Amino acid sequence: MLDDRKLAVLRAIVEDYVSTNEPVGSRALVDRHNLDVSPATIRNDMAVLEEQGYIVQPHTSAGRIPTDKGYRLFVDKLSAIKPFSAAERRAIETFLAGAYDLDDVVMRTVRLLAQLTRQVAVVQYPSLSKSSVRHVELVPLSDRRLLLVLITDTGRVEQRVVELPASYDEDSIMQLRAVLNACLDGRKLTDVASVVAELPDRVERRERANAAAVFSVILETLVGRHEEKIIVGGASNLTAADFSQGLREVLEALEEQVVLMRLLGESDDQSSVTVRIGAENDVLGLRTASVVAVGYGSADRPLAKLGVVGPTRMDYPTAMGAVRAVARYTGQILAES
Amino acid sequence: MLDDRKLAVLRAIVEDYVSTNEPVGSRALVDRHNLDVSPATIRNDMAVLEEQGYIVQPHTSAGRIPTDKGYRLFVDKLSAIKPFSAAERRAIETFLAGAYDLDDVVMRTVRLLAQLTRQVAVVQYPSLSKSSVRHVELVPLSDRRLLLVLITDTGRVEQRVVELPASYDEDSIMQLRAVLNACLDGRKLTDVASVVAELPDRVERRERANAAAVFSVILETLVGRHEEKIIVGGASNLTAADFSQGLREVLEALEEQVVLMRLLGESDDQSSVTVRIGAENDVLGLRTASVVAVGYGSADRPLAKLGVVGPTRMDYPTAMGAVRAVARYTGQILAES
DNA sequence: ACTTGGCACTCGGGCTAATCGAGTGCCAGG
DNA sequence: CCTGGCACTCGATTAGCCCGAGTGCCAAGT
Repeated sequence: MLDDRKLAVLRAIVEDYVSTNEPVGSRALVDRHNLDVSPATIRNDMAVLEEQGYIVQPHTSAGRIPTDKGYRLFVDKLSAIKPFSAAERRAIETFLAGAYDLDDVVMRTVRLLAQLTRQVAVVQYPSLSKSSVRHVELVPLSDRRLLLVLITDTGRVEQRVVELPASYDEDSIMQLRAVLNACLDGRKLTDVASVVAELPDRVERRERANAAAVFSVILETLVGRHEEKIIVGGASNLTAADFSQGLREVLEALEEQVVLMRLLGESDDQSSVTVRIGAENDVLGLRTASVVAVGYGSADRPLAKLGVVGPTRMDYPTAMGAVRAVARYTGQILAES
Repeated sequence: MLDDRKLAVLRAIVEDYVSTNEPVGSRALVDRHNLDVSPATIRNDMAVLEEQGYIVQPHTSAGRIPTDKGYRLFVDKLSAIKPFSAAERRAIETFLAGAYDLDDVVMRTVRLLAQLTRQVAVVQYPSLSKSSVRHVELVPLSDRRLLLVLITDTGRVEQRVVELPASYDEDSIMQLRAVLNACLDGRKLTDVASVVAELPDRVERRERANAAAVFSVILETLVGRHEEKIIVGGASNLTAADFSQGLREVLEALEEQVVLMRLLGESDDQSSVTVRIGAENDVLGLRTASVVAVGYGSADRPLAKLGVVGPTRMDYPTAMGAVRAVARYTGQILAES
């Protein structure tokens, strides 16, 4: 259906359009790439590509620009992830290695990714659902209030205030803390729900009301919007990529946690870079945006996702390379802690 | 120097320009405000105002727009903070009351402020330097690593990884934890440095190396960029306020923690709303932006600052009202925990 | 001394017309 | 199937023009 030259033409169109941001015509193509055929031939090819929906012309008598479908074909078949040079990789590594806690790792990651790709970077904290409990701490706040602190093996520290139905004494708190740590330490957070369900038996009767309050807060922490935490960086890069639809919509979308979750995608395929182009991310207001995402974490231990968001007119090979490289090192750093 | 009418004219110019975003001429002024004089008179007044530097005309034969100096006079003498209605205040209160931990309070605050003012909202977490220690926790991570968790009475939970020079055993950690909590609990974080300095004496000799590592991490946590934490929201509102200079610069500035700190201002005046107009915040790239900020926390217990950033062409009375109201309720909520 | 109406002047924004040129589609010939 | 030639389209640019909002100034009025 599409012979080699037509594919080469499509690839050339994508590459030129990405780098120039202008519709590309048949002459420019033969000039800049060494296709040794005449412009007229290219025009015929382009007519076919257009008919098949890979490219369009914004208006009669202008060059062609790729459609979402065209980018899709380009990403799937016509390009390879651009690997990073050893020097670049070393730079990434040392930049990330300086971090000294999880927040810092995530912040550095997002900054780095934004800078490398000149796009908006999005990094998800390690999912609670993929972590295990390292420690549970109960800190007295006031008469009927405790601060529950949940520390995971990925370094996340979640805090919640627990309102108790009754006042408590030091001893009962210590006991409860001991029980919690004994039973939860090392458990996957996905298992915590079932474990917690059995806990009331192990608590003295007169303390059960308070304990129940603590348990329910633990359970709440594992679901809802607290479960995932995402940060965004490099928003200023959006101004360079003049979006056809309002910049406003894009900025708004990027401020919504739930939208970001959807963008990073729920796919379980952690290892390979996924690309969503234009309307493929069914988020209103991101119709002209693409997302390049990948899971990070060690191979046997996926943690969460990270990626970049930019205009569909994006340098996919480079973006994919950057995302993959950063994910690799971030995963590595976190595995070490 | 400036009689009452001239001041009234300046006020009218600011108000009209803020609401219409168009240079305002003498005719429009007499029409929309009931100054019962002729346009010609107004023109004379405007000539004086311009000579004094309160207004300018973008080009000959256009209306006038206020200068930074004009806005300054407006804010200082010609306007009053717009109070919020009881209904609005109630809405603010209930919106914030739903929060269940510090992160949540801060997030809701920033959202609320952005929505109320339709500007970019900036909220600083309670300063560590104004908090006291509630609890210190040491969680074993690996052979030579501890997670130090520092919980303050304002609800902030700071975590840092401590690399130990030597391996440790359970007991020594428990002991160290006990010492730390005994000595630091309830102490102001500003006092912690001096307290920590005396701690080594209270630790068994053979544990001092490890203890010293922990101490130094504690001290590090109190300074540097970790001391303050700021979040930003409502960036999409920037698109509506077309900045004369690039939007890009503004977005970039808002991504820099240090810049944000400067914007909120180091002034100690916690109680009253401060306004910085245009070049007054000496941040390159925010020359056409204004900042409205105020401290929050209970009267006897200032915690940190919050505010909004917008174009100099901003509705100051309303913004100041919103900032003050939100600060009041946020401070209230936090005082309750 | 201030206010006012009148008046000439300026100049940016918006409209139209004309031109330019990049790029196309098509066709006939190799 | 490729290629050169050619007529055609249409967006972008430029130039010219007018309009009108707004000004500054001045002379007359209160």
